Amino acid sequence: MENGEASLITCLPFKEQKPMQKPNLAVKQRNGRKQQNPKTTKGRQRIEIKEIQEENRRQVTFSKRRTGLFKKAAELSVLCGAQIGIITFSRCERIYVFGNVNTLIESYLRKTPVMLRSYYGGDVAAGVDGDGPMWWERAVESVPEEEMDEYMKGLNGLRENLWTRICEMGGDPTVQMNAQICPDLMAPVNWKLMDENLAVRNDQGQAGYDGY
Amino acid sequence: MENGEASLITCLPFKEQKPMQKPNLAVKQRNGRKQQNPKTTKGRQRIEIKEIQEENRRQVTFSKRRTGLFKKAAELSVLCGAQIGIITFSRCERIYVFGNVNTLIESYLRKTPVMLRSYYGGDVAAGVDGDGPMWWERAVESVPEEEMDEYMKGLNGLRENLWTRICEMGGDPTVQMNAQICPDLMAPVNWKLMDENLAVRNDQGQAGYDGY
DNA sequence: TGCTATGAATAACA
DNA sequence: TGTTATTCATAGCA
Repeated sequence: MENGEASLITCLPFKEQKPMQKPNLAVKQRNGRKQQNPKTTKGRQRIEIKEIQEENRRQVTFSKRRTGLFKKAAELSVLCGAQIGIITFSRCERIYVFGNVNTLIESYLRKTPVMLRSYYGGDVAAGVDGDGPMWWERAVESVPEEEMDEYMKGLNGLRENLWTRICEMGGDPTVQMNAQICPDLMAPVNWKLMDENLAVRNDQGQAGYDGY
Repeated sequence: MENGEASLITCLPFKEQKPMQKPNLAVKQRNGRKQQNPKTTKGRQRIEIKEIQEENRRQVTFSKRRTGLFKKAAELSVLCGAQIGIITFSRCERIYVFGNVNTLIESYLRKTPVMLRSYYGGDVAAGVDGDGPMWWERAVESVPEEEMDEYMKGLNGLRENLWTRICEMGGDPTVQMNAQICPDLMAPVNWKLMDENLAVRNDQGQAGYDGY
């Protein structure tokens, strides 16, 4: 697509979009309505980085900052030609995903057969090596009886490889990166909430996303 | 841990850490070395959001912005009690992961057996429902012959469920969120690069992360 | 990598 | 949600 640039400009809330950060009118006191207290708000205030207790304020912050985070990710992706995926579980509500998470994960899975070929190198793999379905996408019923054992082992290893691979690849750099920047700055994992979250979503099916 | 707050302050480059944004000395011309041109730099300049061509500048930007992105993610995580995971493939170099990606993915996998229990509800699952290994973590060899078929079907569905689930859950909200904020603002997926990336990492094993 | 000046993100309000 | 006044992030240099 050659006109990518043009459409990009028309769609984004970026630079060219808004002519300029709106000039600060408050200081100029355009109308003489009220002489004292020229400041209409306190403006952005410094906040402490700890869990926000007020439900409402937390939701607003989550919404705004999540938007900001995704925007940053998008910019980074474009500026540096990087692939970025973000998964976000809001506290008890929704799951927000940004970018190529599915793609990235699928990437691991697409790569996996190479790893597993030693376990399951039957004629199935031989027949397909292009964009066709991977051997593990094959219906169970179509696997010949004599290959069953190997097939199953491969499938078993597949699951295991998935996130093991992520650890290995991102591996050390990751943890260290994370640690360097913000050692304790991660909310503790709450399996219970996350699981309930999954369960709820599962019941609702696709569901619409109504604000927040 | 009750002293979390304290240790947090000592570890982080945040507010309390640095007393204040260093006061702007340039304007004051502390030393009379050079009267004209009080500005020592041009300061931050607005840039267009498109791929940076100069290799070096791109790498610097990637490093700085990735740091910023992770920091933002960490803050969001703490402020709002959210679980956040980020996967980043730099162009041809490393893979950077932030936060609970492994955790999040494992969450999907841990949830999956519930979905699959209809396929494979043998006595294996009955024996373990706590923190023990899930049925699909069981060694292939230990599965009784008569349960093999069900076991394998379950395992097959497991793989399929993994990213299908991610799509469904994050699903529509995701794509729309992404689209609303920055429709075209994602670098196109480059399978080739990513695959090579995986391959290289695989060869290197864990490897140290030397700068960038 | 560290610094400075400026562009952006966003806390508080409406 | 939209606006404003600040704090925060970071482009350009050294």
